[in-house]
Amino acid sequence: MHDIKERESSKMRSLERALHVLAVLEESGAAIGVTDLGRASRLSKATVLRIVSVLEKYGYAEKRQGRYRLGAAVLPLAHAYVLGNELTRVALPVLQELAQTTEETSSLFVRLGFKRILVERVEGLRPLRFVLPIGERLPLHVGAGKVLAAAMPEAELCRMLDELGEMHLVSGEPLARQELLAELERVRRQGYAVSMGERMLGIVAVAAPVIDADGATVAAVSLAGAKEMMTPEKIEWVSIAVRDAARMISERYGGARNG
Amino acid sequence: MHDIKERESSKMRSLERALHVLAVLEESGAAIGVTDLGRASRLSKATVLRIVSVLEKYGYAEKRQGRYRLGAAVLPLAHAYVLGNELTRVALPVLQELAQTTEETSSLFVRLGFKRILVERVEGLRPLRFVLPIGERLPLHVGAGKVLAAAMPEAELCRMLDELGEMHLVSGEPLARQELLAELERVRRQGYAVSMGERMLGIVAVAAPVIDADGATVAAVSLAGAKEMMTPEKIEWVSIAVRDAARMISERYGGARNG
DNA sequence: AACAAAATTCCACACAATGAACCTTCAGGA
DNA sequence: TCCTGAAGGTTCATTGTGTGGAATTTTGTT
Repeated sequence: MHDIKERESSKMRSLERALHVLAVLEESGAAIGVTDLGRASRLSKATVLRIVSVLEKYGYAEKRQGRYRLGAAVLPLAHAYVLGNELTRVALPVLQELAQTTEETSSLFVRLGFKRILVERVEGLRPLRFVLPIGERLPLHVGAGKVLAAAMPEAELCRMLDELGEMHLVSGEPLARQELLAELERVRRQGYAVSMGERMLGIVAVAAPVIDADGATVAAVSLAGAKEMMTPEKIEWVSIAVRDAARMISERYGGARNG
Repeated sequence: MHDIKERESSKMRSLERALHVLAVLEESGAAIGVTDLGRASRLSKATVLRIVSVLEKYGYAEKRQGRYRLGAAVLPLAHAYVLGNELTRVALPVLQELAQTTEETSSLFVRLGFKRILVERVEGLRPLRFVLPIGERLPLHVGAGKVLAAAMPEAELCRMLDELGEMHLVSGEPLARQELLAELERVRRQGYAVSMGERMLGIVAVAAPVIDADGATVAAVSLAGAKEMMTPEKIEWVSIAVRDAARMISERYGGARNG
């Protein structure tokens, strides 16, 4: 997460600290006391207490038995995001059609920092065994994440790889840095990524980038299915369908003014 | 929403202002400029700009063409809330069983201010025509909301009714204050509420409160179905099933220590 | 190109945020 | 029962941070 370094000069220190506390509440699944919150966020008890009491007043935190956790007010935020966001509104019908024609599960991811977030999902004929809930933070170096990683500035990508350290696929197989960089270059050139059981065993996924009017990659469309269903021939035509879907979202997103 | 009154004394003014800006971003579905944000939140342009730039840095806001809207970081918050919250974890299997035995759609609501929020939902045999997405803010004076309203302190309830002004059901029929208060008293006594097309035409719903160890109402379990399906006999036994479900959640929630 | 409107930056002052120290509560052990 | 330690919560003087008006740049429109 964001490291609030001592003496970090920033406008609105108190707000940054509050958001940092919110992030700690998000990470720590269970309810957490002010002392631990202070330890985790490197803030004094008094400061943490003042912050969480304001968060609680607005419903972003809940207190139970002297411990704090996230509050219900975060749900309307997410709801408003999905409804109000131009990208998700434009993408939904395209994802629906993609899921219907391919009979597999289609998803939309956006990058946030060094992670990607599942923003929208339409199940195919038979839902995947593994339910990926909306809002989950997932890595960028496997699966559909590669499409988003491929669009990152060189320097930022390096910083991410440094932070990641040793990378492994879900199979346990190590993933060398050079190998990943070469793969990202390939993704960049061919305009889509294929992953076979990189993040989930037995799941094959194809992903393509959504590009805005300035040429920036704003999201990734992905189609995932059980490997038994995804024959090489199906992967072939699915990769075209996914790219078409991504291009269609790109056009409608870039073209539309206002949200 | 929260009205930031002039000269309102509060600890952490800057944080409260930031949360207020976030609320404005939530309400205004579309992207919004700094000037309008300032107008809506009664803050100076400079202040608003400082706030949104920090929100943007953390992913809670996104900038596009000089306009701001909610950012993707709100999704992981909601995700963490649903996964981490003891109440939702305890309630899910109960809602699933309720939906299965009754073949209708079961939901869990919590109160936030003068609204309720849909926190969890399990579809029945055939999904309702109207899709209520998780995180939506709904009124307290109709449908399952009555269970939550019935548990409010007298004074708070009065303030809410004052704010609401004239109340109407979705049918257009006006709802008198006295009538509602009497209905809430009945709900309090019998321990559950029935609503016939109050918020959605053609939908019948039965709701019961979830009570914590201190006797406080923390949530409402609701079961909703098309009125053609919900015969008086079915409503009869469903109301028992809903109360049983609510009681089961209450016990498991109150009993468990830690989240 | 000229204009208008909105976004963004700048700066000195005022006071809001801070954290050390203190109080209160509670659980568990002797 | 009393003691003790740990954790939640409160207070207050100090200072550095958030503030808003005015200046500047950018954006979009006629």
